[in-house]
Amino acid sequence: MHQNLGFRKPLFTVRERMDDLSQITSQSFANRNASVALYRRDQPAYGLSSANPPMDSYMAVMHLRPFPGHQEWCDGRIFDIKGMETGSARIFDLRQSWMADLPDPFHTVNFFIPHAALQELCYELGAPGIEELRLPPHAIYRDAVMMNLASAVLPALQNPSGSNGFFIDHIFAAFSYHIAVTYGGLHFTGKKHVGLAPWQEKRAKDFMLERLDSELSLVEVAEVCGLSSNYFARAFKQSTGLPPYRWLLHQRVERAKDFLTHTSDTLSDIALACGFADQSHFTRVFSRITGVNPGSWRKIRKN
DNA sequence: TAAAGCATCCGCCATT
DNA sequence: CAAATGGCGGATGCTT
Repeated sequence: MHQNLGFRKPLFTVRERMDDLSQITSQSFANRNASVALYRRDQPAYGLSSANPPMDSYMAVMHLRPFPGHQEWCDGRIFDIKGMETGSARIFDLRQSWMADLPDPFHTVNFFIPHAALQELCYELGAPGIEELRLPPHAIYRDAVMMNLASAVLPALQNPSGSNGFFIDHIFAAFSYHIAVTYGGLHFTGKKHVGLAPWQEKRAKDFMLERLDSELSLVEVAEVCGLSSNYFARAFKQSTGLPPYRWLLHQRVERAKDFLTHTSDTLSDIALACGFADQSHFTRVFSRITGVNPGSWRKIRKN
């Protein structure tokens, strides 16, 4: 059922470890869009953390217990960081190299959000991309949304069952959206305009293209967009100029053209490969849409 | 949103 | 044989 709603496949890894040497416990979830990890150490005097490898990703750290002031190094330069209360958060750009001196116990939830995931989010919303998050140097945030999302994943992190994929996936989406809006200036007005929202149009088209060669009903596509079939049909036409099924037929014909030019398959084979019932059906639709029947079209194209 | 009515398409056949 | 076209009942899409 989930895939019919168009959500990303939950490909989660669950990791648990207890590092005896450092006495840090950690649990984490990850999918291809983000990851989240719980770090906890109850003893003081951890010492110096190792520097992160540079990566095109942000790390948001939510503190679940007070964390006194300490020193940290960003690209080799040293800074004094003020003490933080429970619920404080910081965001690190991991393209820079970070190290910290950790003299006190800590308990944090860390979200890792790749820059690419934020870009993809903008794209899906039909909004302009985000260059980068605007992060004042060494800022400490009191961000209720981030903190509450961290709280929301806590039970899953503390009791990893592997069946939390759907839930975590959406926490990631909410978290990414939140930081994109709050710190990245994502401007998604959700303004009313006729037709489908950009993400709905994209989702509907992707869904249909994925299943070009199989059965598919209007109702299914409408469901993907969360709309009733009749409302969806009208909105889709307003957005694309063609009603859904006609649009699909055009895509099938386009795929067929590809087969006609790049293969020497028979029309019967091409018909089946492109989702048509049989050669007769294929020829009829192709002729109607292009004005030329498939055989002639192939000759003309190949000269 | 729901449902009814009209238009279009499918699926299969036959013919050329 | 492959390909093109047409017919037609039932199914589905689309509009109102």
